Amino acid sequence: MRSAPTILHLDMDAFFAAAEQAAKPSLRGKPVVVGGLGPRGVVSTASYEARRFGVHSAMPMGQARRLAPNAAYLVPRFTVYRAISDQVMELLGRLSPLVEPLSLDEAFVDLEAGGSAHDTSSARAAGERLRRDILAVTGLTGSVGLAGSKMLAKIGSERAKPDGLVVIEPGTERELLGPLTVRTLPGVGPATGEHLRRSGMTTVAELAEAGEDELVRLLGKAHGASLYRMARGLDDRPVVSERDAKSVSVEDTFDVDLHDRARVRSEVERLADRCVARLRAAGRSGRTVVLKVRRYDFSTLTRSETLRGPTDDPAVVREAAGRLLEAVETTGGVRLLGVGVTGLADFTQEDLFAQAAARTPAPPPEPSAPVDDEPAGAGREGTPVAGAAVEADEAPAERRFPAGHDVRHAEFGAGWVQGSGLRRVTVRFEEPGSAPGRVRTFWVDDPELELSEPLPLVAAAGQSSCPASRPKSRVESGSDTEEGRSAGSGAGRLSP
DNA sequence: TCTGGGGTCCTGGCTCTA
DNA sequence: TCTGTAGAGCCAGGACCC
Repeated sequence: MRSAPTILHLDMDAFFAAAEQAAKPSLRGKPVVVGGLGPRGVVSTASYEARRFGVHSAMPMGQARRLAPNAAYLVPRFTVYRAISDQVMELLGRLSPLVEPLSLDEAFVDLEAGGSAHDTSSARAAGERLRRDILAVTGLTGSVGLAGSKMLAKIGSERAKPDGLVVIEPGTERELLGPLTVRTLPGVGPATGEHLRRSGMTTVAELAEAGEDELVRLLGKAHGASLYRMARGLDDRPVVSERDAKSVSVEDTFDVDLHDRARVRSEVERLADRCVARLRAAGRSGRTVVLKVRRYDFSTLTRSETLRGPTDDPAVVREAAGRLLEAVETTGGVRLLGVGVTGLADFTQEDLFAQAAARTPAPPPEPSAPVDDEPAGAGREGTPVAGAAVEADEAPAERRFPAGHDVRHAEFGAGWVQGSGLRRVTVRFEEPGSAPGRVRTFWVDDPELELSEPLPLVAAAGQSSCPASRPKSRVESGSDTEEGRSAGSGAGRLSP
């Protein structure tokens, strides 16, 4: 616990939704919901305007649509958010070498380690300067909490939202925390919160009064002891700038439950390939393969298998995941499948054998060769990898225009997909620096229309423009009131 | 139309080994 | 030889976070 509030927590305000509003002038000041738009999608982020209707993160999308039927519904564009996040992290890096990103939109910074603050006033000045810089560089707002510990800095940024800064002076933490609900503390989710409530504890002060022994009895050694410390305002976790990933996984929820065992098997193989692709992209290998299955009734089980050594071979992971699937009952239907790898390393079993071979002038026959790790047939004998097979089997073709994605039209310039369906796509022609634009509808196979790279939210100095913002006499007027509706009902010119 | 995706950490049971 | 015990590693599940 520090004697000065030199730990900073930054949390961007409604990040994904705010980025979309910045990119799409017609959405500013309007309810925007970003998330999965499929039948089983959930809300990733809701703009503050959408939150007024009761929409919030993790809410099923269907429920959100009932609460806010006129909101704009968009799919996440992670490449855009990552680019903005990189800009923000770069600004944080100027404050200190000790920056701990928690996600794309959140990070801790140790201001003292960077020499950018040593007391309350210098910390506050650094925080305010950071907020101004973020706004100037990204066009977005972030909220800042400053305190002597990570927990309190995070509570500070929550209290500062939206677009604010809160300093929690060291020495005031017990008084501040006491009346807050136990759910305020990190590590207390719905289950622990309910557990504590049943034991008569709903506030942080009641946790502190209960004592460590009681909390350990209720919650176990690690959780109980750490919660007791947090309840007393004690948190000495350091800001850690580099953290190695411990696992890599991919999972898919299917729009409709899978019943066909062969299809389940092929999906597992496809996921294994995707998982290994990510593993390799990170330059890592893994030793334990994990299969995750969520069944029709939402019951979830995991099965894992530890190999003799780490691997990044797709065939090995595919085979292991397949073996794990054999032991899982899937009648009734499968809602979600996932494949992951843990026990990460920077080398593979194959590397070790290669090294051993290099050290030995005349290598003997390999008695310890990983026979199990080289399954016959996988990826050989002309058998395509599962992912490729699946892609090849997919229906060819109709071009996809996901809601919210950027497009460019040869005549009308830059815009974004407002909706699509019935082989039509509705586009609003506007971009970050322009005034709200007009809507046009095209056939999905219109050769003049194509998906394009996202535009920067804040134009670089001297950079201008927007084809879409130029008046176009030939453009017919479109509806300005149809955010997020499908193109099927969209107004505007239908070409050709 | 209930309930995504990618993670981390902890706990408890089981098995193996010394 | 048998039994008890402790620790390590593996495995599965739960909870939590963003």
